Amino acid sequence: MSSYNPKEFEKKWQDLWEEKGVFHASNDTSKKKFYALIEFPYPSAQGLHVGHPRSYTAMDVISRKRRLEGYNVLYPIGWDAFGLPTENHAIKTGIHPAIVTKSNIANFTKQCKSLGFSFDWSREVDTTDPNYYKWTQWIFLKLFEKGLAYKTEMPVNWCTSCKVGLANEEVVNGVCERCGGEVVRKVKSQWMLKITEYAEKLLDGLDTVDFLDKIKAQQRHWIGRSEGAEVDFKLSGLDYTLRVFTTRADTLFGATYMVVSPEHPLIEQFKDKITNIDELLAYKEQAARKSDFERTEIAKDKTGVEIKGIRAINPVTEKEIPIWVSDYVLMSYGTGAIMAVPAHDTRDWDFAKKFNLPIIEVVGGGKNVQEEAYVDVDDGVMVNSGFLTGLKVKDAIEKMKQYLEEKGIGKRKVNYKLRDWVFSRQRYWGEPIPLVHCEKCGWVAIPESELPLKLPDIKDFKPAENGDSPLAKAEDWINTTCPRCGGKARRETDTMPQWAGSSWYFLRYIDPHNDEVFADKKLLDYWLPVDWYNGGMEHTTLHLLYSRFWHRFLYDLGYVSTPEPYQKRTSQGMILGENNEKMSKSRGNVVNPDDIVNEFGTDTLRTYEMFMGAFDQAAPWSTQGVKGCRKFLERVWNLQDILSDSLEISSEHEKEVNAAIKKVSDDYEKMKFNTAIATLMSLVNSIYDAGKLSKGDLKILLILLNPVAPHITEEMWINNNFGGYIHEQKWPVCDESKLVETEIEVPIQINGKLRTVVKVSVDAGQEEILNIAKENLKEQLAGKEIVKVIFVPGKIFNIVVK
RNA sequence: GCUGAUGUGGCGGAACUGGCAGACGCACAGGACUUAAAAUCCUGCGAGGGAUGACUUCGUACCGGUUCGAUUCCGGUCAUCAGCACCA
Repeated sequence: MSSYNPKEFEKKWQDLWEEKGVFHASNDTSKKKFYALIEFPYPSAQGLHVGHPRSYTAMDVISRKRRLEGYNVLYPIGWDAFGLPTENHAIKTGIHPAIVTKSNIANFTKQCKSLGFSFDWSREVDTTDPNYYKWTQWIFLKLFEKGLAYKTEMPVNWCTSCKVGLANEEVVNGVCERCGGEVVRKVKSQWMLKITEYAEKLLDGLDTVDFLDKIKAQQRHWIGRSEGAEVDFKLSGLDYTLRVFTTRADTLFGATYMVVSPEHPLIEQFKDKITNIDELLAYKEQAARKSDFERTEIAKDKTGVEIKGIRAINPVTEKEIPIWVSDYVLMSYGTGAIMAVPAHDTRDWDFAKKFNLPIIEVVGGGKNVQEEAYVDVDDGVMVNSGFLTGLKVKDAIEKMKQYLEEKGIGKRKVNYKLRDWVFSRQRYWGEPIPLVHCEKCGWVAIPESELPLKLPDIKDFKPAENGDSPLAKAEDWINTTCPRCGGKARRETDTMPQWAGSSWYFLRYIDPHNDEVFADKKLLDYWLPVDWYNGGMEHTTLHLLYSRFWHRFLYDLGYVSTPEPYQKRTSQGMILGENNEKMSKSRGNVVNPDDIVNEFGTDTLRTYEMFMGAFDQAAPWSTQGVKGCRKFLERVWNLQDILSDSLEISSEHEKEVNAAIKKVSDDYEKMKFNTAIATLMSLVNSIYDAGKLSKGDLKILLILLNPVAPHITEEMWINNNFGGYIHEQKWPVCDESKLVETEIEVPIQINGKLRTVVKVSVDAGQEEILNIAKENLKEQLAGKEIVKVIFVPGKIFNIVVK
């Protein structure tokens, strides 16, 4: 037998699968279906990263196994191709983003094909294709029609020297990543989507799906539901109500001052009454330079300015309290104002200490609140709190809410951390927002018949001086007529964020060439939900939430039949460089999958990525480890040298082969690919120890290995005339009767420490084992009294002595 | 800071639901084959003690607890990583 040379046949098999359409999903709705999904990649100029195949191979293993189990499998691929890097490249070089995108996609396609994934290439989608984004725009129009899209003033990061809006990522230490210029927050009118209206539905939906617990936890925390109360504070001598949100209404007697966000409208409204207005405006200006993240960071020193000239009244103590401005209070959460209870909140305490504000204890029994905030108050009892004094904290919360509602100074309120979705970008390379602005009619949707609204072909991709999208310069495109009144109108020049196209792509895969609807209803009913979605942990908040939101919206309108898009969601860990750091160009530790395929072969790369570590954990790359996997595949290949003719499973290996069927099948389902491969390695080692194997043994081994290493297993199957192709075979079932043991080894402990292992018949009882143990452990047991014996069959035998 | 993870040999990792810690692979060392090297095959491989035998002590980030028994459960400490709303 010639030696293992993957170059001779890997390409051959990839071509054969493609020619025969082996992995094309069928639309025959009578078959049992399985929809496997990976996050479609952004086709960057750098090409595929070794991180991509980790996820793609994992779902490929599941998909290939499902096909052998008789499922009609949909495992599609596409391109999330709108995005910032391509646009920035266009600004720099003047090359149209569509051209760059096209060549990047071609490169990604070639790379993906060389990795032997069983994608259904006939259903490929591309978010930048007008036939695709027609439907992205269509969904947006539905959201607009239902009142879920609105325009409001929102700050953007603005580089004062590039004159361009920046992503948070492009702002490093407060300056522009590209030019080092000063970055300020500039207010722009932006389209928003009311995802907050779906907060409760998105929360409830989590109870019905099979996501990893940590993913559910992330979604819940992101939505951030908290039950509390809104409380109204009157301003002393003025007709104005300052409303705050608090989860700790019970501590109201301890509220000794208030803090409002620097952007709070109160300041503007009373600028004539406020005696230090210049100081406040200067502070606001400073705060505008910081991100929310920087502002709320606890480690930094608190800053703030007292508003002089106006004061608030605590509604329960009726005392006047000062109002401060500080940037740790955000306009975007709650009401943009808080009541400060320094005795029982760390941030309030820090602030009070720094500015010498009074600290009044209202929950007793804890720490000295002049020394330290007493925060963990669940078991506390109320003090200094009027009608609440003496109550337990839990009862006090309820009592205070009742009181507030009776007196009309507050009410129960559920608050969410979740904020509405900023849906505008002042960019070129995104889906145009299909709205026009008419002086008479306001914002009007363009008729469905005019979709897709295509991006106009422009030459200059630089944004306008004032920060408007590059589209603002395409006058011919902008000027149009109002679909409602026929008068003059101008198109929206902002485009959609990259998230738009990825919020519904899994629906388009179901029927990608349909011109009439985004997907045929019958096919949607058949294929939905996605049975298993795997992707990076970095997408488990935003992308996952946004796509669940869009899907739920389409469900409410009757377009899809499942409330949740994904039944199961898992995540893989990151692949780090050999030096244990994140792979990046600047660190010089990037591994290119093409190089690995060239040097070792596709099957080796796939096997290594599945073997390198626990699938859900980060793992560093190791070229030595890659070699080890190549060696394993060579050993599999060389099994052909010791092959006997028998088509039966040999009696010699039948126990281990059946155990492997069970273990490998289980492990693949649990994404424990590393231990599945370890099991196959052990099996191969045992076979070499025995020096022979039958064709029956080899067939099982090849099928078990096929999902991970499809090329070598196809080749060996054909070489040995096992009949048909391996991709047409059935997944093997473990014959449990072959696993039955007659003798077992029982570990014997004395006082929980292992002393020996004895071999006994499988039905031996406690008495029998104890006698054997006494015999074997005479010395250790001499002079000791046996107090107790713990026997857990199949696990342990522990003798407790004195 | 908030949220979510992680911490086991020289390295990647394994250990089902509290029951033999270190499967499998890498690296390393010794040996076989070879003129030689590579490749391959065989053996060893947590640390200490011991006649380097039988055996034995310690050992899963650190401190403490529960238990016949803890890598696994509980309380605390330390360290590292990821996300944080315009990167995708």
